[in-house]
This record gives sequence, structure tokens and C-alpha cells, in this order.
Amino acid sequence: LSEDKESSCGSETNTPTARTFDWMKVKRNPPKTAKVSELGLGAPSGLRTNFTTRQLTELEKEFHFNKYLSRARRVEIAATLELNETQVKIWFQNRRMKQKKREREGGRVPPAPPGCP
Amino acid sequence: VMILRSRFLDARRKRRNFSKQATEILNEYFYSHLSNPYPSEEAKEELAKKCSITVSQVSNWFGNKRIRYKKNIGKFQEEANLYAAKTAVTAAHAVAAAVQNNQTNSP
DNA sequence: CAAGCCGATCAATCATAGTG
DNA sequence: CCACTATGATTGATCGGCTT
Repeated sequence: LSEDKESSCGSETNTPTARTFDWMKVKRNPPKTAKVSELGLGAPSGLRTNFTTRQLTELEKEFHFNKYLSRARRVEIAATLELNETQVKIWFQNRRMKQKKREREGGRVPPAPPGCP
Repeated sequence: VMILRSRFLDARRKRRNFSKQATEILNEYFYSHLSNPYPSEEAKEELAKKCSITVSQVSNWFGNKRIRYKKNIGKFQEEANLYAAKTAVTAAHAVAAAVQNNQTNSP
């Protein structure tokens, strides 16, 4: 027993400690937002889209109405907000997770024990 | 696009650094599992309790730590060695205890 | 087989806390 | 007091797995 095993490293400068493991090499593919199909579309691929306040407000409004979107509704929203259907879909996906996280982390600690002006 | 970065209303972002001890616990786990620093949900809950923070905060901490670590491994070399040594000592103690305990026990 | 969802994670960024 | 760095949180988007 006792042996240490470096899970798959090919060329790590064998330092006693701190080797290079696979998780350190993970690289995500760049976002494929905005396809190249449309000629000269202002949306440069590989960039995190910055939603405008208007878009976020509308999405939020819709979310309170429906937690899940129908295909038709999604197309409508996407067109109105000038976003891809995928972006709208992903937004709702993330929004649902966010809400769940809040609910879970919800019943928490309102008590302000130590000093709290 | 101008200065719409307002992020109006982010009062909740009144960040507070974790206690020195909490950071100590998180780093110990991180460096003792450097080959796979992905704590399970159960491990996160345990760490959260020990650190007196939420599970989400534990997740955030590991997420930030992993990204920042691999972004500049060299910058964390010292820290890595420090904790590696620390856990090594703990492991040694455990092994020593195990050996003593196994003297009369063989599989 | 393709599409949507979930859960976890990534990666870039924001805003603040800490240090010099 | 200010510049610069360390760090917690947020979030659009990706990855793998499972379901529909």
C-alpha cells in the first residue's frame, strides 16, 4: 500500500509536490453564441453575452409567469429580445437552478447575533 | 453598452472574507485532494459545517480555487507545499497508529 | 436519434476587502 | 489616501448523464 498515483499525467515536471493533474488541463470550448451563418453579425463568437437590463427584466417577468417555456413562447421571447432560442432556453435553465438554490439556502440565518448596526 | 454595468442593486455583494480557520480547513482539503479537488455533496456539507459557511460558499470557494490555481500554478507552489507537508504529518500519525493497531491483526 | 433538463462546473467579471 | 492584489459572488455558457 501507500503508493501514490498520479492519475494520468504525461509530461509533468516531476516535482515532489504539485503535479499537473487532468483537472488542471480542462479547457471549455468557447461559447458558440451567434453563429457565423449571418454575414457580419455584430455578435462575435466566443464571447459571453452581456444581457441588457431590458432583456433581463423581460426574462424575469416571463419567468414569474412560467418556470418553463413552451417552444412557441421561447421563439416569441427570443425574437422580442433579440436573443437566440438557445440563449433564452439556457437563461431559464440557469434561472431555475438559481431559484432552487435560493429556496434551499433560503431557510437560513436571519438572526444577527453579534454586533449589527 | 456604455456604462450599463450598473448591476444596480447588488447590495448583497457585501462580501466578507472567511475566517482564517475556515480558509485553513478548505485549503487542507484542497491540497490533500489536489489530484481531484472535487468534494462530493456530502463532503461539501461537512466542510460547510466545519467552516461555518454554506454549502454554496464551499462550492464557490472550490470553484474559484480550482480556476485560480490552474491559472497560475506557480503562484500557489508555496501554499501547496505548505499544506502538503501538513497533511503528510497527519497521514504519518494515522499510519503510525494503524501500524500499532495492526500488530496483531493481519488480513 | 435529437432535444430539453438537471447538476456541476467553467471562466470571465464585478465589487469589495486587504495589503503596502 | 491611493494603487494594486486577493477573494467571494454572480452568471452566460459548457459538459456529461439521464429522460422524454
